[in-house]
Amino acid sequence: MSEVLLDREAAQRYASWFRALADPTRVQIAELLARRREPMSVGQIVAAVGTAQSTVSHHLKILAEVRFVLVEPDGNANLYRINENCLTCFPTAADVVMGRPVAAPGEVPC
Amino acid sequence: MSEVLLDREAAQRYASWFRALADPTRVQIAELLARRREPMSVGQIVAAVGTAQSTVSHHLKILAEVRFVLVEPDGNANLYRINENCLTCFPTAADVVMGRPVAAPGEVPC
DNA sequence: ATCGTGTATCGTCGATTAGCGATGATGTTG
DNA sequence: CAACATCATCGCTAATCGACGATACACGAT
Repeated sequence: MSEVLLDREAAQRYASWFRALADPTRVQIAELLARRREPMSVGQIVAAVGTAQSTVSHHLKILAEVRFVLVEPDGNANLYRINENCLTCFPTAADVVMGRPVAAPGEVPC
Repeated sequence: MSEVLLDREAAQRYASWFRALADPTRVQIAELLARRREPMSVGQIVAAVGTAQSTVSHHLKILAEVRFVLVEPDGNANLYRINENCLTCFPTAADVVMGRPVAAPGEVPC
């Protein structure tokens, strides 16, 4: 019984989410995609954040690996958009780490 | 004038918070301290997480640098406790990055 | 087929990180 | 005083990271 600690598996999942946002450029990209809910091309994001194209592509890959953003090929340009599930499920993770009891214990929507 | 992007300063502050929780051991420590709202000694935390004492001390330093946890010397043992401000202010950061409009624009409690 | 555009990937650099044992600093207790 | 307990700090290693330019790939248009 006495589970004094968050189980390692959940801790690792949450840590991977936080690590995906552990860089200011990725925070800007995520916030940009989250506010503008429509898909954006890499070129648009590059123009917005002002770092090199290869670097932005790298950051988008990291954000996509944890499924914060979703990729959708559109002809030549690839489009990235925020994963709507994360809009609620990521702040919930922050709540859990801060000791807030999670409302529905059955879920893992992401 | 159309600020399409979260300003770099805020992005860096949020990224530093997320980076502090970008490790599963630190997630466990933070969640442990957040649930048990009372101060804990390093030895107690070491016993709970099961990694080396020097490693736990290192993680606590990282958590203290962003003021997620507060230090309080108590005789021989040093006591660590969660920063109560972060209980609300960190989930709020997660909301902001996920595009939620921040309620009170006057802020920065941490 | 050839060009041009838009992205992803590669290779590399310097910097940072998690982890550990060993050592050092500081305060408590006999 | 001397022994002890508690914790921080010091190397050290292996791994990861952010950033960039250069290159490769995929596709629409000519």
